[in-house]
Amino acid sequence: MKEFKQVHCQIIRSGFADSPAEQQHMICFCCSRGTGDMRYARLLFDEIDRPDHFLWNTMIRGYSRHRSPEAAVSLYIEMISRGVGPDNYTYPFLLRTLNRKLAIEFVDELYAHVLKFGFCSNQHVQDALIHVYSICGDMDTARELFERSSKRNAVLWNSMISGYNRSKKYEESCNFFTEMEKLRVKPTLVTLVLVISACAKSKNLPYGAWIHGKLEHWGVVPSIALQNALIDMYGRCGDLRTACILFESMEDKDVITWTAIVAGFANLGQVDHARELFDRMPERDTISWTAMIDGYIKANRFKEALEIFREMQVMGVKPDAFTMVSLLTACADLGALKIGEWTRAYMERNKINMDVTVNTALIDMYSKCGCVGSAMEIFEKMHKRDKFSWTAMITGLAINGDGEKALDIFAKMLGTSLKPDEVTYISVLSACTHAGLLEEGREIFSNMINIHGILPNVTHYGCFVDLLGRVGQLEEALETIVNMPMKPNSRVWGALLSACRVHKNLEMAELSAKQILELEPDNGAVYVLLSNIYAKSNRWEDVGRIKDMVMERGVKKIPGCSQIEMSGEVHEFVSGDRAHPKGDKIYAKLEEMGRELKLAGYAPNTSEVFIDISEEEKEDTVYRHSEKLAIAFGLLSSCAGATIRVVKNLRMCLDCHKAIKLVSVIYAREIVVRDRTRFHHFRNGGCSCRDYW
DNA sequence: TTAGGGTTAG
Repeated sequence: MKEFKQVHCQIIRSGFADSPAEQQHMICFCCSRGTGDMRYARLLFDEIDRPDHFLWNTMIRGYSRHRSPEAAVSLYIEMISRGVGPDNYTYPFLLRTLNRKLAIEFVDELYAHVLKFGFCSNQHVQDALIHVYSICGDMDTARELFERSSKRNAVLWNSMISGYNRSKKYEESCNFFTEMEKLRVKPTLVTLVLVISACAKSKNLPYGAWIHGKLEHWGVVPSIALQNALIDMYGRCGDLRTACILFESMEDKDVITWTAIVAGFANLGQVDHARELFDRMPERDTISWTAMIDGYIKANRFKEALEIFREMQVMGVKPDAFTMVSLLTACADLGALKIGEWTRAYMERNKINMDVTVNTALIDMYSKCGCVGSAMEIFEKMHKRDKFSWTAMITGLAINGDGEKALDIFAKMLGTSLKPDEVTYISVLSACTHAGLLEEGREIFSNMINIHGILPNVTHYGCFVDLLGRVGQLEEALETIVNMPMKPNSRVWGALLSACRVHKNLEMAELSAKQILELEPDNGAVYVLLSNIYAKSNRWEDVGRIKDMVMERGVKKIPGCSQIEMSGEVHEFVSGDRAHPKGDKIYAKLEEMGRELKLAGYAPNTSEVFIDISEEEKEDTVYRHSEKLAIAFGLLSSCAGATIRVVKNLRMCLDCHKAIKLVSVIYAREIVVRDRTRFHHFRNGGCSCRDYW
């Protein structure tokens, strides 16, 4: 522009400024992508008395190129109101610049203009209209336009297939391609990329492979984009062998090629292999890094996900909304509140677009860090919510023990046009469970079937059994399991078993435990429970038999593991752990805790220890449980009064639950422990779970 | 001196 302005001066001084040819050239330059300046273009444009079609069109396209769709629309309105009729070129430029919001607002009106000015038989105009209707998600109208079009070339077919892909109707995309084949319309490279992508998304390996096999027959020389789409398709469909053969055979690979193969391995859980390829990449962009972060998250390796994000920042690669969602997911699973909040601040600082998905990820993160109030704040501030946002909010309230509020939110959701799905119902039923709302739960279970036509799956039955069990309706819970239309899984029996433990029904507990062990002979925790049941009724022979079974089957209990975030770093403890650099100080704190607890009248509860050791050793074992270590570390490393947040991989044991209630009084701290299924908010000697978990 | 369709991530 700097050079251009000098030339502009020369033109004025030489007296050519009024020449239409010069004016056109100058406006064209200002309207060009990247180097141009639309404000300058507009100044030049306003100098002209009666701009012709060409200039109006050029200006509209200029705004489009400079991502100012609103300005393009208002210029078009000005053009019409000044009595200049549009031409062939006007609508393709104008329609292609519309974003979803503007498209929904203006598309019908603009279609009417097209009809009124008589351009509906122009192929470019038809194609642009199909494009706009597909952005709006209105594929029916797009299809009508397509059917009505006189001559359908490959590009028009491509626009339809692209529209169906955009609406996630991948089967329709494939049907369209089949139809195209039948009518002998020659597919272009773009057609093939679109259809292969549809096969990838819908995991339609047979059709995708069939197309791949026909390429030679059609005389197609695959472009890089097509090869990339094929690698992606094979990767997503789980055929990594073919994906690798294609990958190795490519001479020219771009960053997408590499990302596709990395994502292929990452999505199938082979994250280490993905990492090897990732490290070999000659060039990486935001998407490649995000794919790698996602791989670690899918493999439940959250710490590494955060580590690679740090590396990404060190390398100066800018994260986007997708990266942030992945990161927030990792924080949610880790219970890493500080990093989660940092992520939120980062998005605000860097003006990363906070759309529905990002906000939903924030709700999930706050809820899973035990800050359901902050989750609620985000939820209430959202301008737009989808069913995922509602479901996330309901789940958040449920796991944090606020069942009544969760049902409130659910009632509000029913007042919108959004329909709850089966996942929403799992959240709602579990909200009833956590709050012990039996009658509400019954009603919801029946409404789900009768009003919303959702057939309950095994998880819904699990929630319902859990609900009945919690309020002590053990007979009905058992009846429900027996009458379920599908085979109960171990979690359904597990819900009954927990209820039996709390309501002390030894007989039914034995029955459920045996059922679980048939389904999951490796479930160490159940052997412990079963043995305790026998011990309580003095059936020592059975106790011995269980111990033999454990030895024989080589069952190992999953080690308990607790995490706590401190100064933006996640610290991990397993029971009896001494590996932490501050190990000595932590154990000193633990001893101090032990002394204080004894003074407060605490006696260890070792009923859940299942090893053949002396009582004293058992006490020593529960004393070193991972959550106690994490809390000792938390007390040691945070300032007085700060909330301590711990995430545990298993259910909390009775002893830890009892001890932590007392610790919350002794140290005047709020302690939040997330166990495998729910939250325990310990304060002033009590727990939000009301001792049922 | 103005026109169309495309690959990777939640």
